[in-house]
Amino acid sequence: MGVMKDRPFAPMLERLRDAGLRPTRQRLALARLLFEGGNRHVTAEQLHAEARRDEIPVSLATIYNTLNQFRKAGLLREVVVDSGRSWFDTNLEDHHHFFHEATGALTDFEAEGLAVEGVPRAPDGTEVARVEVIVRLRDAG
Amino acid sequence: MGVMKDRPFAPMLERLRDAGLRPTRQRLALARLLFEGGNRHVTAEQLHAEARRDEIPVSLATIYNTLNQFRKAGLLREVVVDSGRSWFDTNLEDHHHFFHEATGALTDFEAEGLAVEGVPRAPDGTEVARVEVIVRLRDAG
DNA sequence: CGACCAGATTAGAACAAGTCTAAACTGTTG
DNA sequence: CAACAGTTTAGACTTGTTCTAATCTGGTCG
Repeated sequence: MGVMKDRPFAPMLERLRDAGLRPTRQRLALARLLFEGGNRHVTAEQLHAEARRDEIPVSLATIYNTLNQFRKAGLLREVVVDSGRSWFDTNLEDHHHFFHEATGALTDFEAEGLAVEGVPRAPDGTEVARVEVIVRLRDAG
Repeated sequence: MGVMKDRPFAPMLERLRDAGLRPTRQRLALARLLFEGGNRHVTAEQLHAEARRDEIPVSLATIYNTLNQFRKAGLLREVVVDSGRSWFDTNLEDHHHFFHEATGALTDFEAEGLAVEGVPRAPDGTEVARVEVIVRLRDAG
């Protein structure tokens, strides 16, 4: 057990290795954008824009590759609320989403306190992978 | 053309008029495909294929226009489960969906018996438009 | 009935998100 | 440090959907 010095790269490196992903420059930089500094939701284009802003050399193709690899590795969750684009959510805890249709804003809410009861049992040959609750919002009037 | 005596047209005509939509050949034909014979889920491409099969002359652009008009008029509900395409659901009753990720199959289940409790109150300036529950299925293992 | 016109339909262009391809590059291992 | 599997890349491609500009049509009015 080494002493925990202030070396921000080290934990991320391990996190990638643990996920079976070679820690390349791009993956490391994207992981830091995604996972340092609290939970967040991003689209591929958003993350790409952020990377450019930080002068991280990374192509859009790699953004897509990386997001999908992170998702498969369980580092991210995909959220589908509007057709036409995918959101990726770094919050892996049990939670659900508000989706404000007018603005496209997506926000989490804790599953704690929320109860979904009476879900019928899954059709033969299948089992429930996840129960997703999306609360669609409109402007109050 | 020339099928004025056909009984089933009348109710559909009214349904379109009530929705404020001029009952054109295309809208009428699509309405019959959608609303006669029980609830269903369709994508634009599917409906287009069906129309072609029935030799209804209708362009893909009109399929999209019509589906969106029907949705706005409250004749259809849109269901977003996989990014990349939209499903339209003729079932307007309170219900939710199973989505089988492996096959893309979408099926309804009654909201009756299902209780969602403890949804936090909507953020300021907004109100809940709808609470959607999607039960994602995987193959049983 | 016939002419008119707002609204509807159309083919095809345009667009947007995402995937694929083939070549160049890079982490890791020996 | 050589070698190679895995990674990244630009750009072509695909798919789903919307837009455009021209044409057509249902309903109304004279």
